[in-house]
Amino acid sequence: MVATQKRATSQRAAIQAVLAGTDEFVSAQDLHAALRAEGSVVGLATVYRALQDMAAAGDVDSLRNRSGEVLYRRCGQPSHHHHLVCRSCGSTQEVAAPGVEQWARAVAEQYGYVDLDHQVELFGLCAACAAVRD
Amino acid sequence: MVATQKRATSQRAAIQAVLAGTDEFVSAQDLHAALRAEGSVVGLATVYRALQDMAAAGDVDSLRNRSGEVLYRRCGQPSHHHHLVCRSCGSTQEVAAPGVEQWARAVAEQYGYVDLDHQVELFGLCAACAAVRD
DNA sequence: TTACTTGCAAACGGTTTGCATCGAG
DNA sequence: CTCGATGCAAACCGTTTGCAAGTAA
Repeated sequence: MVATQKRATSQRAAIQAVLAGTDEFVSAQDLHAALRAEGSVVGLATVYRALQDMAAAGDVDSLRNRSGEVLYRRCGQPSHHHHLVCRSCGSTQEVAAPGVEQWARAVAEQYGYVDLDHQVELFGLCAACAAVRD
Repeated sequence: MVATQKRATSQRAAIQAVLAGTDEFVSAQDLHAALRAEGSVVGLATVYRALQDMAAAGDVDSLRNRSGEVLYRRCGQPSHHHHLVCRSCGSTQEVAAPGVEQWARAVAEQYGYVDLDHQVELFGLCAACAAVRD
């Protein structure tokens, strides 16, 4: 089971199903399109609301890509990790960032900052995409 | 001199002046407001265009904050560094991230990614803002 | 039955763009 | 004189929200 969730509805289930079926980050729009493509008709607003709830509940990871869209991905482990995202095809690798949390905490303390949050994501071209590029 | 620049216009100069006068990240909107406040009347679109050109030319750093706005800051040194940004007042501290570049390179290599780029920013509440908050 | 969810469409906020005009070179 | 830069307003795009109707519990 994946943490708290508001109420069990079919659309919520459909959304979770799509997320469960992929390892990549997807935007709310993509998810919505995927749902319609497979026949589930769910409102865009509902997708956004569900995704937000899930992110708040910690069921999914979210990050903002270069163009400002928010991407969601099912969150495998409760352990915090970061990502290596392919700029071109969007595939991702979860990567461990040893010491980052610690470093962040230390830096924050040094400057008197509290309620810390950090954003550590790596972007690049995966081997496959790099090969394609001329 | 600060890299290539298209054409010397008064509004471009005013924008550069504002950026030169602060160490913080500012949004295009903030910059526009600041300009109007000091009497320089420059169109919002012009601010956006200038900022984009400058970012493309490498004259300014840019990053996207949690709410999706793009923030710009004059790019002091060619040396790469990261930031600790106050979620509330926007003030920033440059922080050193020892080993991050190295770690990023190692991770990328491990997964066969090339043309790497990374995004490492810390967000929190600065001491002043934390004190104000009830 | 009650209160949370949904769907729709309208509202939003930041950013971009079309077009006529302005002005640096 | 020319072509890039500007200003305005409209267009965009992803996301959020108000509200009436639907539905899980």
